[in-house]
Amino acid sequence: MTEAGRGRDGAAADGGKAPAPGRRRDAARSRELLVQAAMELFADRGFERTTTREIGERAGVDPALIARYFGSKMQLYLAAVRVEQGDAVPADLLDEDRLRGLLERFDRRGPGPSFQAAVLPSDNTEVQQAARGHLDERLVQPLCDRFAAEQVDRPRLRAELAAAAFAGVVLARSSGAFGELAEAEPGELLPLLHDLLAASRPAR
Amino acid sequence: MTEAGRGRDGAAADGGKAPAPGRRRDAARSRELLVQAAMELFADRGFERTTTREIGERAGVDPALIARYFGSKMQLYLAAVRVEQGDAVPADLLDEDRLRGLLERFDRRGPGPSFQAAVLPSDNTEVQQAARGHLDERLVQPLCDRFAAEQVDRPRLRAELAAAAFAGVVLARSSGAFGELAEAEPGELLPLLHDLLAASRPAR
DNA sequence: CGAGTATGTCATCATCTGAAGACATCGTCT
DNA sequence: AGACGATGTCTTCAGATGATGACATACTCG
Repeated sequence: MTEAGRGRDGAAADGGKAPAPGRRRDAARSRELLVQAAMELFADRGFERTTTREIGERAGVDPALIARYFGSKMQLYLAAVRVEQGDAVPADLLDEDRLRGLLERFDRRGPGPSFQAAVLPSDNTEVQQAARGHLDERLVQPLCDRFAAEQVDRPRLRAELAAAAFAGVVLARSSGAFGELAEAEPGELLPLLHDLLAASRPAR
Repeated sequence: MTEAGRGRDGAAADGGKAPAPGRRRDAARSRELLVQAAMELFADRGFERTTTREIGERAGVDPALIARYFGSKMQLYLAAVRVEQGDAVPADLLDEDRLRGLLERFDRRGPGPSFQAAVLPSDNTEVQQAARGHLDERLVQPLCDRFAAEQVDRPRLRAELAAAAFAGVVLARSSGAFGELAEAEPGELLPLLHDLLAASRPAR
């Protein structure tokens, strides 16, 4: 069981209604742990192959609380995507520094669940809608705007192409399907990937 | 591919005479139908979300025959990948004509199951091994050889990168996650994709 | 024709999974 | 202190799924 120091007095100390961080019973904390575990597992194994029991185990929280706090596994997924969306800065795939940031972050935390949704067919419209929205807002749209500003033809198509290619690379890297790709340091990969994505814009 | 003489099926394999096409009972035909249906469904919905009952329904064959003829759902998957592998020509991602062929083919039949395996983590080593082997043999290795012959640095990494990007684009296209990408004609997409993949080789 | 086997059909099992509910424990407020 | 709601734990349910085996039917061969 998750055991994070007792400190029942800490709870009493704070004047506000907000529960103290060390509380033994803290719904907000449980929700957070669940979302975090869900984000990792969904990204790592996909939606279907992740069970609520696994999520609960990793989070150190009883799986029944998923139903209580989120309603269902799917709504937990949506919550995870929203969190992933929340702490993400809009990325510019063509900017090498931004790209480096993305790569390093994925090395640490893995790509979010939405990347899989971009690439996998899903009959679950809600799930796919949320993930698509996230990707579109974060990756495609900025790129599309940039292309449009540069008066490149077919900006949207080019942006989607680059995003899809990027998703493929990132996912393949974390899936371990390709040996060298998975093991390459971000430093070695970065220039190659940058050149690749830069080619989504016509050569000047 | 359809039948590779099995031990116990002496009657069907005898005399080298293939069963008549109109036969009401034809194990080879049933196997073929199952593999075909499985290939489509696995590619379309992934391994986990495809049920043996669905496969049987689409094939017009009783799902119990999956167990009889292949042993298990997973071995059916392996059989499907082998068939996909069998009728595939090694593709050259940098050659525009070959690329066109691939795109058109995927438009008709969808990418095979192995593309998903490239991008999805799987705890099922057997399944993933088979799919990875297929991709490697068909996409990565030829490209790698080509790069090596051209004395490009890091040929393997570059080849894997290009293959991953290609997988991402093809999967995203068939998943429908990106609107314009999914709807674009192969003709419009081809030059853009070709330029993109060509950038896996350093500019000359 | 008739036996024997290959093939197909059906019912069923064991397991897993998401979800729901009963009950227990904790924290707060009066 | 005591009541009441919030939070957590455990059990259980209903449905789905992969797999299995018994039985039925068709084909081949003597």
